[in-house]
Amino acid sequence: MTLTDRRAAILSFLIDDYIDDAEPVSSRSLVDRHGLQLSSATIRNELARLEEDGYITHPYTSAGRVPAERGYRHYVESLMSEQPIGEDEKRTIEHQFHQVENGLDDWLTLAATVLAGAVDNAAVVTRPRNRSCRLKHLQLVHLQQESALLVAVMDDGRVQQRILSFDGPATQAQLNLRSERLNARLAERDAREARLAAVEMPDRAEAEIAEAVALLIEEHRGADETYLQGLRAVLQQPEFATTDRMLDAVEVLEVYRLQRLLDDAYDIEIGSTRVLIGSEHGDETMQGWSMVISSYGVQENLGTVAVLGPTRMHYDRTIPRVRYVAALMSDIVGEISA
Amino acid sequence: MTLTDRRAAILSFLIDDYIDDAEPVSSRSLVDRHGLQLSSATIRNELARLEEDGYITHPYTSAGRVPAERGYRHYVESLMSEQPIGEDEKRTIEHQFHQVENGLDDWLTLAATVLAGAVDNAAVVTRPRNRSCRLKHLQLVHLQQESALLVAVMDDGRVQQRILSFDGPATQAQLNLRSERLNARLAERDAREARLAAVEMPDRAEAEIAEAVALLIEEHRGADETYLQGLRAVLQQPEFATTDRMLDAVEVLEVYRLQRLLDDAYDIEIGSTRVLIGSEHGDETMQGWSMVISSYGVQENLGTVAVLGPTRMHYDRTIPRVRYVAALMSDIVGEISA
DNA sequence: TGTTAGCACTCTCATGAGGAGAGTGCTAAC
DNA sequence: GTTAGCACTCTCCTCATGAGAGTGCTAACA
Repeated sequence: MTLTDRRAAILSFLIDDYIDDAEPVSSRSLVDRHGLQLSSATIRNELARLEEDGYITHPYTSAGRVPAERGYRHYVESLMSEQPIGEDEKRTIEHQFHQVENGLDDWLTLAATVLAGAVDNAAVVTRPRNRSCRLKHLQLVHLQQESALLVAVMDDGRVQQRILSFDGPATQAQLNLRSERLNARLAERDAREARLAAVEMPDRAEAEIAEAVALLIEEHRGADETYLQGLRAVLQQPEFATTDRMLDAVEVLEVYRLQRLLDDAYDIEIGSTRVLIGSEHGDETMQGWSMVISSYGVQENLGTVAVLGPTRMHYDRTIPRVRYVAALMSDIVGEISA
Repeated sequence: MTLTDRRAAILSFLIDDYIDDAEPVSSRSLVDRHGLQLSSATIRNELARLEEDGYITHPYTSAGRVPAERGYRHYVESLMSEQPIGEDEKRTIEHQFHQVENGLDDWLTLAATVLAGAVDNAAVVTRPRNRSCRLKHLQLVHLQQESALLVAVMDDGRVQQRILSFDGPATQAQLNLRSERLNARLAERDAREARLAAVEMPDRAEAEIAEAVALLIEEHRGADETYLQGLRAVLQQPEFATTDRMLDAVEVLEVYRLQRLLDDAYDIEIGSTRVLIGSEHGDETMQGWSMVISSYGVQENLGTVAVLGPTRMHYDRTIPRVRYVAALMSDIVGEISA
């Protein structure tokens, strides 16, 4: 069942208006605001058809029309035209990125902040993660008499650490020697290989450390550290105008902060975005929420950029901005990782 | 102007009741709920005196009484008795702490989560920080042809990192040599000393790295990484029952997440707590908020544990719990740092 | 002098009625 | 296929009303 051109145009106008104002759209206002050469009665007939086909609904018998999920889906795929990012906006964002030099942590926070500000919704960025993570380098650092800090740098530039304790005392010089020996055997290994190497080590203390390294690599692979920004921005959206809805929103976002976004994003091609609308998440609690998601990174080293907000979202502005921030993050990761 | 015993008792009852129910307390309910051998009229006289002296107010001419800041202050200092933590509760908390072995990051998050859950308000924990921070160890790790990762372990066990780029290529072996030379000159130095050492270095490339290290040490000293939990818990408090107030609350907490709590806490003795009530913060935006704050750590290596919530807060439960979590964190830091 | 009963007064809050306004669906005419 | 006209529906704002809760005050009492 394809839409006639006229119906498609009406649907498009309706969604545009609704996204702007968050208020049910009437047949009359469509005619007035878009200078249609038709009467409101004709529009009403068309709206009735659109409703029959599931593109729109109305909240009660005689209010204006509101887009349904199917309407948004069609809008995103066929109707809207992306709103490109202005040169000014690009410059501002890039300027902010150049301000920060403190490392990946700050870049991730910044990316989320910038994105949230640009689209007036919440933004989540996850730290890039290597699906087959490898140790780059390890170093033991003296702490107390009988304990040391094991610092492991991974091939995605991230550092993991853990405290170790020994039976006897150890100086930093001894630890350096030990670090060198371990590096020779463990560098460039992934978790499984590190564990195998551990088994073959003659020195029992070193085998234990190797074991710990393997564990760190594994943990690193599993952890999806996420950076959430723009809480206030979403909460100010009119859909959360009651305290109940606001609390629900806070809950959704707190859960999302912990959840593995990559599950939704792992097969997205770099440079493209995916839009999940309402029940398309397959998750009851996400009813009424949409997500625009993209991945970034190089080779196997991938992270996620996403915007979360009500289904009534400026998809035309959000999609290119998510893509743009993802591209910026790809550049950064490119510089960091080998 | 000291309170008579009877007035003090009435004030104490009133605050207890108000903290429990969040509703203005009437003279009648005081008599009924605490079996007073006085008529409500007598209580009314006493309440009028307490109001004159600034301990309580009422929201409108004839509603019940509500504690004023001065009332809470007196309550915290002289009236309340701390509610000790039950053995069960202690066991649960310690159990949760034993579950986590992934390092300081997770402990900090856990501490904030546990505390927020125990007191039904927001909790903030800051990462321990050394006021006179020193480099423990540095390591250069090969990334790409002409860039490397500088990893600096500080004497509080925290790791800072930065990407460096060189004019020419460098192998990991070369970087190791360079790391050793730099360690010899920079380990155990603070920011100022590192900067001095940098000036004296003959090799220009190494001097630049030393300069970067000095900067990292400085940044590390300045950055107060905070872990905030319990947003939903605070927002459910009746004082935030309208969307405006909820948004304000979100703003307050987002600011606090970034702010330097240590400024309020740096002179708190380990093992004791400080309570800031409403305008005692000296900050306009914190009106209506209280904070129970404590510091933890060993020697110079200090962090902060705090609970944030409305001035109507279970101080008697909150204070010992803040102290307890701070003590747990002190133990952990004691194990980590030298 | 402290305590108490009684009562007028004040302020909030829940309830419901009424009316304006917005928008639809349907019918009949073009 | 399009349109004017109109009855009908539903929301939302406002206002009045009344119940209820609690105080402050006064006068009487121990």
